[in-house]
Amino acid sequence: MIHVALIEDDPDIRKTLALIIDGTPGYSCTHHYPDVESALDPLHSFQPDVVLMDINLPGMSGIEGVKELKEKLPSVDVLMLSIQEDDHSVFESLRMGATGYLVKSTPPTQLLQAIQEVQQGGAPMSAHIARKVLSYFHPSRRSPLTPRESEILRLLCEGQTYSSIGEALFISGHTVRSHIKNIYQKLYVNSRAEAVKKALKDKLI
Amino acid sequence: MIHVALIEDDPDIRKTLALIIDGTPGYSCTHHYPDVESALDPLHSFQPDVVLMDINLPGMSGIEGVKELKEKLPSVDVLMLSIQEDDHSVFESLRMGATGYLVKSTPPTQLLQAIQEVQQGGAPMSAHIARKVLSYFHPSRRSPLTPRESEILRLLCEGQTYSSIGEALFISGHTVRSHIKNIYQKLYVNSRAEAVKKALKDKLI
DNA sequence: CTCAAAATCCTCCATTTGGGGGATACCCCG
DNA sequence: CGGGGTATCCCCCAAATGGAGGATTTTGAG
Repeated sequence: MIHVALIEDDPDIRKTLALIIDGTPGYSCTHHYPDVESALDPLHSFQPDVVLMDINLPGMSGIEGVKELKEKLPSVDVLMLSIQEDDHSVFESLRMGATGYLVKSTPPTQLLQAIQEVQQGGAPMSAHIARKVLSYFHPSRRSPLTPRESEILRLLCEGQTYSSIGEALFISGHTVRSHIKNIYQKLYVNSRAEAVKKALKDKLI
Repeated sequence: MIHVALIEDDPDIRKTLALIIDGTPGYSCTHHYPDVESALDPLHSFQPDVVLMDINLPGMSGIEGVKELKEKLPSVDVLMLSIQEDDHSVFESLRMGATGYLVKSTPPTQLLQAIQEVQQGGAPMSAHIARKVLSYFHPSRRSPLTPRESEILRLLCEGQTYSSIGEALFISGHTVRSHIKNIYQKLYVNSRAEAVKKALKDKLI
């Protein structure tokens, strides 16, 4: 029996979903709340297996909600259920510890399947969300740097000095310096810190 | 009709999969290769919709394979199909542009479903893989820094000098320096570059 | 072959950084 | 009340950094 809790402000949606879930064999949904504030304390003592969380909520947003919930109940699996599909909503939710993200148009059958999946160690996502998440890892634009420059940037990010980079690559520190000047120009930065930041952000290394 | 290509070195698996896929209505699988090298040129002219890619391959690995394939055919969707589940295999594949990642134990039905899903803009992943990917975004440990230190770290990442950080926060550069020394100790680093890297990696800012 | 890009090396010099100290003040908790 | 953590300020000094130049060789594509 999977104990599901539900946080959703629209009373119609909330009650309908609760009925569907609670009415399905193997599932139970006796705890549902219209906002995060009123859910935190009861859920702390109830200890649900899975929490379905809306994002647009009165008061605390669902994103803050995940954060709070995961702090009180680190072992609970939170599944976002939202109409929002923008980058901020998705990635912030995941950053706060959500273990899945479904758009609200998900049919009940798939919702139930997702709940089961998350319970079994998965991380269900709607198709477009999954694509968005994976594309985070794939930098579409290519690096403007030459292979040598990329190599030097990589070592630069390690915090090594020009000399030690030079030793690692069997070239002089002066040469390293020249390359780094070119790198800075190409990346439009003028310090190591900015270069590191850009390198990590744009996944140039 | 979805045109599927297959790169897999085990002849049994390769031929079985090809037969299953090609024998399913709506799917076609006429191109299958035992390694990346022999696949690149033919696939360039064939232009498949989806490529199933193994990782353990003779010669070029499947990970390098994705990279090469996506460079030649940016619009093709590559679905990894591997027994490997380690972080490196998963994240490197995604970084190179894979649009999905299935473990080899995936039953044929689900494999076919995944192919269809990727074709419709999704990004299918096996349960454990999806969980691994999402957990990438959730830094389990919280920041060991004080609010003030976090603020300074943020500005440090911008590449500002101690003095300019001081000006921004209405404190002296000396104080900024003291905070930064504490930050370095807490993060176990000893240069700005490493601090920036750690800050971004652990999402401390 | 030719020309451009990439990779290698160098100098001068002001500024920044980071390691080692030390000091005061505040606030909260036990 | 005392102690620990935080925040603020200061010193000295060696090392690293970055901006400005200039130079040569190697490589690669047309």
